[in-house]
Amino acid sequence: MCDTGAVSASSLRARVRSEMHQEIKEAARRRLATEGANLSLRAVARDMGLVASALYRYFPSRDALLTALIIDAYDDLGEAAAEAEAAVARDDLRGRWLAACHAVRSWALAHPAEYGLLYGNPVPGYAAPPETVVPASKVILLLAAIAGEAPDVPAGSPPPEPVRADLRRLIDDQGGGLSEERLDRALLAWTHLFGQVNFEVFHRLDDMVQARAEYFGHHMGLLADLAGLP
Amino acid sequence: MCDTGAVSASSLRARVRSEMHQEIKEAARRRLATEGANLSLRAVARDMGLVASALYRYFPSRDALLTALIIDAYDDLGEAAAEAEAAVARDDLRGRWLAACHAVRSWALAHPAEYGLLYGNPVPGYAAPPETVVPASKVILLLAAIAGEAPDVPAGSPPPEPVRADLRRLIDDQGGGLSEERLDRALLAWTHLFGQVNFEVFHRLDDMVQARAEYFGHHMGLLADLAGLP
DNA sequence: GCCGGGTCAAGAACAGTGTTCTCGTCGAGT
DNA sequence: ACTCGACGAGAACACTGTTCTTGACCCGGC
Repeated sequence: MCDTGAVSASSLRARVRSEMHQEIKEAARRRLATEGANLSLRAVARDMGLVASALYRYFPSRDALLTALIIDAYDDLGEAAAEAEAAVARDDLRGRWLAACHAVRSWALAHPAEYGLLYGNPVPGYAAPPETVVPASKVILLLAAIAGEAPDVPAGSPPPEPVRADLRRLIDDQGGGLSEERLDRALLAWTHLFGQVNFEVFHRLDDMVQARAEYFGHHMGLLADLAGLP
Repeated sequence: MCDTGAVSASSLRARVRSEMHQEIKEAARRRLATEGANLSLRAVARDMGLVASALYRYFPSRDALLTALIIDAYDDLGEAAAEAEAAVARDDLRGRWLAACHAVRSWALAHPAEYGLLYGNPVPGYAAPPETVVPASKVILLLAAIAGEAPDVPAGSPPPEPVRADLRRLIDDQGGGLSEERLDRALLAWTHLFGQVNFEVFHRLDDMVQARAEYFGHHMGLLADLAGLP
């Protein structure tokens, strides 16, 4: 066993350590799925046959574990949306738009607790660390990209000047030649998308709307209209 | 009973008890404002110079106190929206609409923790009791009432049939002669309103949009267009 | 061979939490 | 005057996140 040498030993350590990270996160996700949104470190440790303090070898605090879960969830959600959108013919703008929206909704309904971590109440003592901002922006960037391909400039009142300044700054930051009106409508749709998914995941529509998938699709279609998608 | 003696005595008891209820809720609101969303019963008791178990004379559990706070907050929010809307000339439909929306936003920004109780992550072991549903529906009813006065039927694609069935049921429940299209757009706007306020209160727009009031007003105006308001 | 350094997990401890139960105390009604 | 009910305090229980100490283990270097 010693033939592969010291490098493999240290990398083996690292691999075991990274697997432990993964296993802790998976146990935490299972807890999150069964219990509510309040994650108990001790319960996670119990599920793994460990004692709570042992987890501190791998995550410096409960917040760090939450942060890791949040980043994973953002990545997962963004990937689900991107994959669904990529499966639609490029010239079918409305189809790509609706596919992305429905993918976000489906992921949220399948992972309500993780979704709550992302878009619910911010956890009390917890400030979102800067490394979450990039994975968090995947969905809006996807929507903006689709809106950017819209053939017509969106109808309806254009954004007022102070908002245009913000839009210009955002467009410059992404280095893209998006028009302000199109980004404006992409932001509108993005806000609405998560507003509606919030209501549905948090059971605010339960005894109000039965045909929730159709309701969702209909409204996302109206927002596609507003974004100028054909 | 006999005379004013017993009545006044028992009503004095009841009054003191109800004042105690109010004081506990106010102390809890103060805690909620300074600390995050996790309300500590013991801390509330400490602030009042009491011991935690004494609060159980007035609220059977922490959830019951939260429920009382939630109902108060729904009432407060609904009242703020209704008052702002009532201050606008009746024939200025768009003005009434925007006034209600801005009132919701202002209330939420002024009471972020209480807003989080209403529209954030549902508290883990906590199921919204049925007595919250009436105060919770005040804002959507207000928006629907304004949309119901719209002169034109809203433009754009009408809701598909399964959704129409839900809309019809909702309209019948409220006993009002609202058209399905108008309620559809009111629901759209309601969802968007709270989606946008969520994003703003939960700091999702912090380093994205500077002109947040204008951004909000612009988008609520677009939704007024969609609802057919002149 | 053995020995030191590093990694790991356990366990105890501390300060908190919600909740329940018991035990005095005090005030009002009969 | 006595009784009964409401009230608040305090202890206790089962939890929580976090820190620190202690002991076991493995692995490279002497």
